[in-house]
Amino acid sequence: MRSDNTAFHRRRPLNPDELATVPWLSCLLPAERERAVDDLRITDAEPGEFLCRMGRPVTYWFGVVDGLLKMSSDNAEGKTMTFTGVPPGGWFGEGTALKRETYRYNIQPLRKSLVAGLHVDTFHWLLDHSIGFNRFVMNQLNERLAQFIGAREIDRMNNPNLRVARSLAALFNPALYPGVGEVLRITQQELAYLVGLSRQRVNEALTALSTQGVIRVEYGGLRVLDLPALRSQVFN
DNA sequence: TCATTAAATTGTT
DNA sequence: AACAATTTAATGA
Repeated sequence: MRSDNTAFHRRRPLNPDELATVPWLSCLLPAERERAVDDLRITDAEPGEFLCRMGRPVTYWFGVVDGLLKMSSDNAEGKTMTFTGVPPGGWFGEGTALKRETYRYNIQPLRKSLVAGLHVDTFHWLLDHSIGFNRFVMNQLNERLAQFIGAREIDRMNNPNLRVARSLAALFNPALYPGVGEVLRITQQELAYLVGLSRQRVNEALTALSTQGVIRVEYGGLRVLDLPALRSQVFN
């Protein structure tokens, strides 16, 4: 079967280091794991390429090994709306894969990224055979639901500092993005794209947050010092 | 390995 | 949007 993913044509198997970044592999029994590892593929993805396109049939369940992706959709007027970023350790598209429908959003790299994919047929095989995998997917869906409810709140806020803080907190979610850890590799420009603000305004918000001791601004990345405080920012 | 240069990122206006 | 300052990455001796 031919893939509709432009970027995923150059795929290859994963090396041990890359396999170690796949969070759900540890939920599987040896036989299940063997089948999954056998099917997993990985590729480089460049900015501008599409990993998923709205309306295209689902071929893979994707996960970020390294880099940063954005999830967006185009509305009726042709305006692009960015939903969220996907940092390392994040796997997405399980809802669409479950129903074997077409993608309802676009996925593109914000910068050069390493993306792994599990074929949708293997995804369903794991759902049919692995309790551990089912538990992972269920937890994933639950966390994402909470995140999207949070995203609605963020959209209604007009305070830029709050928007930046809450969007950042979402990216530091350890359940959805276990590959992130203490330091999130993201430039202020990239964060500006995700949040929908200017880089200057994001810089101002980040400076305010670092003054409060909630984060530390580093070159090419951000270090979280107090995740609960980042989540529950109320003023400024 | 070190020094130099180019490129990327940040902070500020 | 533009600029200078800073940090990293790339290059070659």
